[in-house]
Amino acid sequence: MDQSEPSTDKKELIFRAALRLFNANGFDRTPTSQISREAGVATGTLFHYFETKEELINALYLRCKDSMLREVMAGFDKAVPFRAGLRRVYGNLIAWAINNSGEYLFFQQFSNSTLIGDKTRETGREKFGPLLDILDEGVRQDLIKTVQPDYLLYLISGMVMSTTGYLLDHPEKQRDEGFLEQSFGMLWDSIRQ
Amino acid sequence: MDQSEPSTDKKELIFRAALRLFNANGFDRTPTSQISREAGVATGTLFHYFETKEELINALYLRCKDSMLREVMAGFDKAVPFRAGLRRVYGNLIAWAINNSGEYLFFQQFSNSTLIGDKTRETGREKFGPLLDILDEGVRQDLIKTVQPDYLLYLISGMVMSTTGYLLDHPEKQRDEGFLEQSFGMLWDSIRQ
DNA sequence: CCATAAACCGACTGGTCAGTCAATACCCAC
DNA sequence: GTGGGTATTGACTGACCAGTCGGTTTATGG
Repeated sequence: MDQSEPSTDKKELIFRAALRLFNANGFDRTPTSQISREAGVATGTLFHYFETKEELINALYLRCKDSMLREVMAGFDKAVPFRAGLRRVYGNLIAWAINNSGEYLFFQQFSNSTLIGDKTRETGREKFGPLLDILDEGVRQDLIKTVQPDYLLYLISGMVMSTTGYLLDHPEKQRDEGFLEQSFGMLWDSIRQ
Repeated sequence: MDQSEPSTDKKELIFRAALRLFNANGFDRTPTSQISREAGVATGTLFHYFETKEELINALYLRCKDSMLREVMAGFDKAVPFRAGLRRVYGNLIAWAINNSGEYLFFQQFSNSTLIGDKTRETGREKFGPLLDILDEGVRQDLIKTVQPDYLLYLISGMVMSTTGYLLDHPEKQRDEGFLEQSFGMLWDSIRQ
């Protein structure tokens, strides 16, 4: 119950080990035996907390999703001008991905994996709900191009992922505010009216 | 040797079965036994042509890469104005992905897989060489923003992938020239000076 | 101090799969 | 036709791994 002492919480240890190993070797090349060894627990303990390996993966996904959601909309204010609001969300998203690169990479791997079920995929869409609302508002205010909002979402996701990928490959740019501003400028130019 | 009768070419049959099954179930959830059964050959035959499963995957990757390369630069002419040239390559890329969605999806899965080696990843980069040259030229002519060309490449790849993903999810848009033009317009707006 | 339940352990099992191999079919040159 | 190489077969093996289970420790409350 107490979140302030997670280092002895075995479930937490399992999550961390799994995240590290999944990113290093992929789901199928990471035996549960290795996860439990790395977490310092017995195999049985892992299966005490998670019924199957797949359930562990899905639980980890939800955990990552929550971690992201918590940050993405932070400090967003509807009253603020549209472009500035979008800029805020953009910065939040990229900051989260860089500060939680493990979670981010796992996210990517999971999304592209064939073991993701329709239900989980759908839930994944929901997380973009708030962002879709923002875009709708932009279209209504005639600030951005009249395009299907869900295509906009595809496009923006792609641009954010590209930028994140670039920043993870070029860490020296991560603290470069000018670069972030320029990259957002490019995103803005592509969608603005 | 004769490519006109590939239906009896077992290697070809194996490639096709593997592509289909990898896309449906992923690499690790596709046993070689299933590939060979689907291809109508014995397990031994598969291993006669490919030393290991991993070699099969890599060979398939190279095959897809070649298929793409063959089309992407088709009809490209340095003499043509910059924007038009880029538009051509853009259209080629998306057309290839749509007409070869199996290859395209495999490509994605392979790129995000942890089993891709550094050597193969490097070779993958090379394939964008010609595109990098085009972008360099655009920067030199002051037609597009002064950004690191390799960031441009990340960004454009992301936008192309987004658009392709959208088109695969919304087939009714695939023959919509207006949509293609608009999506290129957005790409162009994001990079133009 | 005891009782009870939950957490935890790790040897073990049943099944799966990449890759082998010995045997057979096919092909072509001489 | 005969010798030698290549293609093809599929039963088989050895390794590996998800998940089980019987038993032990720890935490809690009476």
